[in-house]
Amino acid sequence: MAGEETRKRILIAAEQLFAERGISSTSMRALTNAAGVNLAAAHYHFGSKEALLDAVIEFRATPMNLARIAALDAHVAERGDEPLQVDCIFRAFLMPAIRSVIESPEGAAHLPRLFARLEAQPPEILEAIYRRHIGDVTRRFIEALQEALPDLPKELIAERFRLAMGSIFTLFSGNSELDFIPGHSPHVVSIEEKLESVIAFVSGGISAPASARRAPGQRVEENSP
Amino acid sequence: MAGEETRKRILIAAEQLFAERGISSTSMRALTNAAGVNLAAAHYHFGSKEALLDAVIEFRATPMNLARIAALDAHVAERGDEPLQVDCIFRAFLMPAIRSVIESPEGAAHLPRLFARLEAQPPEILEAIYRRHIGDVTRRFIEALQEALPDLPKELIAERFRLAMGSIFTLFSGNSELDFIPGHSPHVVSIEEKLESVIAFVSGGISAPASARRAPGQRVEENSP
DNA sequence: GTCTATAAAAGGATAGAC
DNA sequence: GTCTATCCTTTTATAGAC
Repeated sequence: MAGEETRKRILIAAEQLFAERGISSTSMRALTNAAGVNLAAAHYHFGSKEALLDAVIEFRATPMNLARIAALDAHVAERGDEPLQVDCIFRAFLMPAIRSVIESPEGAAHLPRLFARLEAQPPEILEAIYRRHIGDVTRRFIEALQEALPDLPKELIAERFRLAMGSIFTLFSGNSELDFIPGHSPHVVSIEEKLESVIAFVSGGISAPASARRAPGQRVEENSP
Repeated sequence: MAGEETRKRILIAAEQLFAERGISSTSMRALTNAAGVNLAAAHYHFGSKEALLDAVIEFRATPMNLARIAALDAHVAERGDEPLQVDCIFRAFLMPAIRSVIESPEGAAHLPRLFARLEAQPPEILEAIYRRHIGDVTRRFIEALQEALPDLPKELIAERFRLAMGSIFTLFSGNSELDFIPGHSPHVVSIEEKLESVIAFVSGGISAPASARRAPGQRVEENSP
């Protein structure tokens, strides 16, 4: 019965270290030391490092998925017969992730960065985790975006949603403030400002005309339907 | 003198394996075996795995940088006094990378994916590589985008360029065709179509209004649970 | 410059006592 | 359920013969 406590401490330490230092460069030893538990206990509870990763994702993704769907439902209900709004859909998708950082209940602060780290995993592992833990929610959000942007091909929306995830992951990868461009030291902003910044970007991107090629003379300005 | 040949074979094998399987999960052994050279030779020529990575980037980035600047200069010259066009700036940035895939001179086909893999490196290494090999070129492209979008704050353009890089990396990470969303099997498209698709997305994103929050009247509720 | 051989360390995983 | 001790594999890196 004390095993439940051990299990949870392993999950939380794993989440933090996977997020901060990357998954493959975090050893089971480092992780169990940080958790203050024995190395063998981790294998007893989870079986393998890969299974532990999956358990960490499940541990956090389940409540986040519920919050995301609730936020999307709230927007749908609020709009009634009016068309859905792209930026609100993205906000519904991102706020639950951000809120975990802001409120940080028992250390969920590393969740967005953990998802960013997942992208570096081998495709089989990445696909399995996505399919198990975020596939259904992602599909619902893509459908909402397709409804909000009826003039664009549905397939295009789905593709662009993946590109939007790329921007979002970059923002939370911990590398987005890198100071490598001569003359452009990045200014640090709050997480809420980051959120609105990336929402503006991905909303503009997903709403863009179907091709970037434009007739000569046309301005590169408007992009909302 | 034969050392030069060995050196080059190591560079090319490293580029391919780093790109395909990731950097930290590619061992020096796997890499030297693929190159058909001795493990010790790699350490003789490069000193360490980290230094080898830097050499691989330099090997490819140098000609790509020249091509990128040339393409940007060509667009600037072509426009004369007319304002620069966002999509053309991104095309100048991306075409040289894509062309390496299409033409594949001596196996440069893995370059875009290699850059995507770099994102998973620890921040210090990533920052050092970016600063050394792509900082100056990136700065020039950001300045061109700032010129093309005079109504947006310069700082915002620089931030959004980083988000655009996130989308681009995702497209080339090898994970962008993952089939994890129920009912949305991604259709495979040519590299040129991918290019135009991502150009449309990032052009729309970087040109978006400064905030996603809309003017009063189109009021937007925050989704509190 | 290139090889063999090996050091030295770190990794995931397990057996078996308690 | 938890611990110690250990196995086995893989890793980066180097010493030294050729």
